[in-house]
Amino acid sequence: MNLNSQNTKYTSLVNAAERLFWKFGIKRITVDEICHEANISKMTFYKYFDNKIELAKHMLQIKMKQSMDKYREIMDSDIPFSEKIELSVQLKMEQTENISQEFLTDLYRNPYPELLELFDSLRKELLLEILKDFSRAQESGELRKDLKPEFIIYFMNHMFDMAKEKELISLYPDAQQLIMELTNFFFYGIMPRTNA
Amino acid sequence: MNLNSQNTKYTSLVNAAERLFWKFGIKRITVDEICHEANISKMTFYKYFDNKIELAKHMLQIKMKQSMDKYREIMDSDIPFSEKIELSVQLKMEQTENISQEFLTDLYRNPYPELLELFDSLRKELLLEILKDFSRAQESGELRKDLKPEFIIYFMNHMFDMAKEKELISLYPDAQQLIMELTNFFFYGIMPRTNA
DNA sequence: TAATTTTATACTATATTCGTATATTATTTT
DNA sequence: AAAATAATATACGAATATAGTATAAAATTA
Repeated sequence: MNLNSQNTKYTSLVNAAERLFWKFGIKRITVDEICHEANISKMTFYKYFDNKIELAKHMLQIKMKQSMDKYREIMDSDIPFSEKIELSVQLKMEQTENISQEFLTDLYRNPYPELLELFDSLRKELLLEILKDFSRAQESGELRKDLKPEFIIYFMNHMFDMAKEKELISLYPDAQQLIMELTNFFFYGIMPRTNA
Repeated sequence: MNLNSQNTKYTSLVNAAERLFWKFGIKRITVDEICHEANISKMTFYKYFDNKIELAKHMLQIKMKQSMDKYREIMDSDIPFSEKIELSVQLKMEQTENISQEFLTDLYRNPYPELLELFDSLRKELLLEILKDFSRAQESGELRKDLKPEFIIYFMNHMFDMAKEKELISLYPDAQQLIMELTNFFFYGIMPRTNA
């Protein structure tokens, strides 16, 4: 079976599923609907996937891998650590803008334990990556050594939320400026910078 | 049966239905879902409505009546006719921003002929109102008499689309200014105004 | 032309949803 | 407090929708 990007039936199937799942969640979407949206027949669907859940799992894996790759690219690039943070905060914000709330509530509320397991395991994988990056940054002196990486991640998650607060954004020319402010605060606290 | 706004069960039912129908269309939503969203039991649902479609019809009627009332208010107010046009273009834009594409595609694609009939009949009603307003404006000299009202409505519908074009909006401080420009063009063409 | 892929259709088994009946629990009214 | 009313939880059979497969026809590709 040929699954490369030349295979238009296959790609249009996956793309259709992505559009629909992302917008409505998984439970509301039927196999027939996906086929119709993708302009393929049901038989073709079952040629590539055993059922709807397998397709959803496949889609999740692709999506998560894309995020992971982008994150890895940022972290492996040759820029100051503070910029890496800034870029990955931005990355995460872009992701959460795209992901539909329906998809997540479906994932956590509905009876697809397999899918939830996969999602959580992929998230844990990403978390471990991040922890490793922070530990490495501590060793190389880019970060204070007397902080638990777990605490840093906890704080970063709050940064995402803050970066979305409209009242806060309105204080700055645009959201990007707010992210910079937050990153600076994150790095240097409220004390005047000594290494500028 | 008491249906006033005091009746919290009833209003929370209608509101829940509005939220869900608007977002996902009608076909995807089940009675159980509506009840859950509204925090009521299924029995209470069937106390007020015979089925999902009756509820949807009720919701449509309420929504359409609200639009109609607002339109009527604009047209009956004591302002220049050009301002009336401007305000009703704005009104229509607000409506189409709120209405979900899902709802409309559902309405036209799916097997609820009753609902479609209702929707179309309400729309025709509104159209007749508008035609009457234009004819009246022609009689009273607020509009050129040598134009078919149907043509005017056709052009107005294009104005809605234009008012949404991002490239066009970017030429003006905000969308509101663009609407004014369009209205002026609509009224006076490209000739210099003589009655300013 | 032959081989392969895709589709259309029909079909059964399963799952979901509808709408109702019943017994129980809250809430109002008297 | 007792009675009347309203709402709920649960369970259920009936109706409907969906899943997944079999088959033959049509379209593509080699």
